[in-house]
Amino acid sequence: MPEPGLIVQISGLLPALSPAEQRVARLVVADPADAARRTITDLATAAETSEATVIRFCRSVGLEGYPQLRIRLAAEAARRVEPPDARVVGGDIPPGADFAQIIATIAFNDARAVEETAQQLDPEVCEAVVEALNAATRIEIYGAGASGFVASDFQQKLHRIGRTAYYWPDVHAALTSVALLGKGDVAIGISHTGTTGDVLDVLDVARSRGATTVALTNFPRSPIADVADHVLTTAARETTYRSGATASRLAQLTVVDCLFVGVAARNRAKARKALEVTAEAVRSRRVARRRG
Amino acid sequence: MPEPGLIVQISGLLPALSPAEQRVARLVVADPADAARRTITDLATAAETSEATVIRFCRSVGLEGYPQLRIRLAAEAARRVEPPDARVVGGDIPPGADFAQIIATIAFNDARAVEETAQQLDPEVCEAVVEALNAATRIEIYGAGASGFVASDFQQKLHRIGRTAYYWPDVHAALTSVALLGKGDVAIGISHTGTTGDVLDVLDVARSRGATTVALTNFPRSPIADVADHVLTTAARETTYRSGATASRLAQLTVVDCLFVGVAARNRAKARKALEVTAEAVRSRRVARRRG
DNA sequence: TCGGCGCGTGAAAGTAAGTTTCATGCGTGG
DNA sequence: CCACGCATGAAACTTACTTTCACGCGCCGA
Repeated sequence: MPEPGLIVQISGLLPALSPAEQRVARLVVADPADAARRTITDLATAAETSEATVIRFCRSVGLEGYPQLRIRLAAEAARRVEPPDARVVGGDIPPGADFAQIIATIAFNDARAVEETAQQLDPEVCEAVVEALNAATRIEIYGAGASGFVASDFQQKLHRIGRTAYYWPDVHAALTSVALLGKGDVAIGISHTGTTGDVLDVLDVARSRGATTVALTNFPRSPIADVADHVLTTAARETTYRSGATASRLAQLTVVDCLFVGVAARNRAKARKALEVTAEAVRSRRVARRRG
Repeated sequence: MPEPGLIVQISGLLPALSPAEQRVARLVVADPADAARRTITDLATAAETSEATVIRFCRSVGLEGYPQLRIRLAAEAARRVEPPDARVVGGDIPPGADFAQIIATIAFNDARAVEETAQQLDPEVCEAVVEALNAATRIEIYGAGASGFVASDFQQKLHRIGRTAYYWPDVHAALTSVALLGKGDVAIGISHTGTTGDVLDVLDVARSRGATTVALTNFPRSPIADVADHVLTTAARETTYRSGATASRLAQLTVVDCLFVGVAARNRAKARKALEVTAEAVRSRRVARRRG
């Protein structure tokens, strides 16, 4: 591990160096990134000295040779770069923002939603849910609006590894299907706010049939908690409608991903096989190379 | 300004590289810091290829030569703060992993996909796309399989702020609809691999009608680039099917989010109003309090 | 004042690293 | 089955880096 502070070290022993080496050292300290870009001849010329002296300088600071100096300088210079800059955490995009700012702000918030969701996700609850999913003969997933995408995604994932899972975009269909669940089956309801009536209804029915009910929401104390045996929570802070709730979507998908991997891990070989088979199935739809 | 994400860029270009170059690329991506320390001969040997190929690889990723690669890699490696504990970056979940580990690994990779995507996203391309979206009288979005969710999400977002946008899950429907596009309209194709035949066909038709075509893919040098006026790239490293491609989904959604915010920002007041109206529309579907 | 001594220095020789060129062989499409 | 083109490594070549060596300058003692 390169002990940090090569630049610091150099400026420390600057006075101990010979005049010609000092000229080199000063250039290096003044702009490490620039020095890293130069060739030895180039740097020697800039310091009004010979290549030999540059090498001597490298040895003086304890390095093998010039290439080593270059990469150390590049590394050091990179480390120095201040972390991006003040992003309005969870805040709105300022009106005059340029696109780079927009991207940075969104990415920051999105990534944070994912990370914070993972942090607060309860492994034990996850495990219990995975257990239930594994034991279930049938799985129903329901979500309305934006959460419907996530429900659908989850359904597809489970299906791909050979689990019987359903997602009905239509509440009526969902209610009908859920009414056929029994003990040992699982119903999952997804609702960011935890107050989506339709989702509650679906879980309600599922529960009354003896199925295990699972809620995925951002608000653990919301009504959905009352109809769920297990509550999984996301941690998206979105307050405004600014970003069309993408952060919460990402958080939900992350949770779904965790559950999916958990289920797949229970039967590694079979899941892997299933994934390969399904991947193979769409291969013919791919074109081989760039077209003329 | 060292444009960020060389590693990210390399993994994006991976499939476009020749086999021998891919071997080099994989070594570089696997351990950038180590690669930076090696001499070109050394690296070539490790990749079981010749120095010439290493040079070709450097050129392929847009660098002058090998020394430049070394420096960039050193810089990149330094900037990268190693994840707290040993998480197999982009790797598989170890068989005996407990749920806390699974969650940590997934969240780490998911969050990284979002961040790295943002880093390498070209603001100018985004801007151009937003411009086109704003000017369009009609927008068509198409994606197959998992990318279909993202297409659908985008369609819904645009629709919510009053833009005329379509998403047809069926290729035939999509082709038909796209055939009716004209100059000034926009077609967006989403394909993680960039090789999905159906998506290419859709963009092809759109282009032939004079519409502006946009591609969203993880691999900028894939066939989809040939039929797109603007190429937006994600930066997900997923190699295995482990997580059912969630990371790439998140990356795509992030890009979509950026575009959406960009479009909305052009007409702030109107967009805000539209969002409020649509939010209000589903309010009646929400339950007020926890139910006894 | 002069002669040696040693250190800093750059020129030049020498070596290693990086780059270009080219011939081969393999796979693809006609 | 042939022709073409592309990927590839061997070898020639160039550039960068390293070592060697001799010069010169300043210091010291005679």
